[in-house]
Amino acid sequence: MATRPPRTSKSPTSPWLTLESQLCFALYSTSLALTKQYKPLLQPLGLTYPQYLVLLVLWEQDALGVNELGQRLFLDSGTLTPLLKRMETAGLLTRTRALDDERRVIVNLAPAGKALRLRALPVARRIAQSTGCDTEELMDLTRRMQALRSHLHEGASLSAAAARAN
Amino acid sequence: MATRPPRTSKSPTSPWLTLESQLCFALYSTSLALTKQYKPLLQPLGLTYPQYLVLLVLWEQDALGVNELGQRLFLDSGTLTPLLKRMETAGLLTRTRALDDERRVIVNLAPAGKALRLRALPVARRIAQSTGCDTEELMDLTRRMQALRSHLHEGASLSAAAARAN
DNA sequence: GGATATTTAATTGCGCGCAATTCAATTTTT
DNA sequence: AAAAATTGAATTGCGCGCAATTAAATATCC
Repeated sequence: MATRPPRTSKSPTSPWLTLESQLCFALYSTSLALTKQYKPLLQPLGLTYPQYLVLLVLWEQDALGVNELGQRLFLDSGTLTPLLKRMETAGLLTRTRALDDERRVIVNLAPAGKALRLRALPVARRIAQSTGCDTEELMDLTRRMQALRSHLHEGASLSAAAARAN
Repeated sequence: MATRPPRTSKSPTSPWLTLESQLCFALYSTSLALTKQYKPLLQPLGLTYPQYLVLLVLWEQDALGVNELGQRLFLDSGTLTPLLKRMETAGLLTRTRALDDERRVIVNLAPAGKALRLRALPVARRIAQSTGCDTEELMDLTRRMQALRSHLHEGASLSAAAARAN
């Protein structure tokens, strides 16, 4: 059998195992940088970025269950429950058990939560400006990120289904 | 050229304040989804994703200070110090004060940390496969994320310099 | 050379993310 | 209808991220 050419380069740093060449790190660090841009804009509203996301969902559709909220945000109850409790304490929303199914907790916007929408409206635009991208670039990147996310979730649910069939 | 929708929509949900239309959420949720893909691959190595990132840096260049590590990863000592302590406890690296400047802490790979590199080599490739993107798409997305990140950091350092001149 | 300023890492406190478990309510099975 | 399985939220525990503060070492200024 012939000697195989070494797949792993003999240089101490294989080019495919560098930090900067990896999409995941680029995504990770850029996502953190972008979230950091929100902080000074959301701080006056008393919001964190994930709390702002919850409001974005509720402004689109109120009276959602924790699970429906989680499906839209790709977060689970372990993250959402304490977060929603903080927002309830802040008077932004209410959490009430559903009458017909007492397992479900329905999240409703409180008046303060509805009122925040007006003050939050400029935030998205200002963030878009701070990216320095034009609208087309923003929409293109967004679409491609969504496609990548869908593909990853697909694969995850497939392997979960495979693990279920044992 | 299509007519543009009115800039100030009176509809209850302005199209530009929806969750799914925002780049930041697409980035945020996709980054979390991608990091989650690493977990089953890194778990056998006893690593979390940020710890894997630290090793990626050290495999490229050993004996870095905490600040240099932080500059490459865009993380600060508040995140890195406890993380590095855990990795030191796990025997992956050592933390020693620099002789010439006792403020600096030098991080060196321990033998176990160097040895992990071989087992970690396949991880990046398997992640790249799970994205379902071809190499060209991966490189393109990576470059554009890096460009966006640079732009955001630029703006941040500018406003920091402005705040400094008061 | 001594006071002041700067740099560097560590610490503290808080809010996520998420795996794993628990518990109650509901649905399905038998 | 009783038992078993499933569902939905809450809880626990741990590891980040990061702002703010602290403390020590070094550099700078006079």
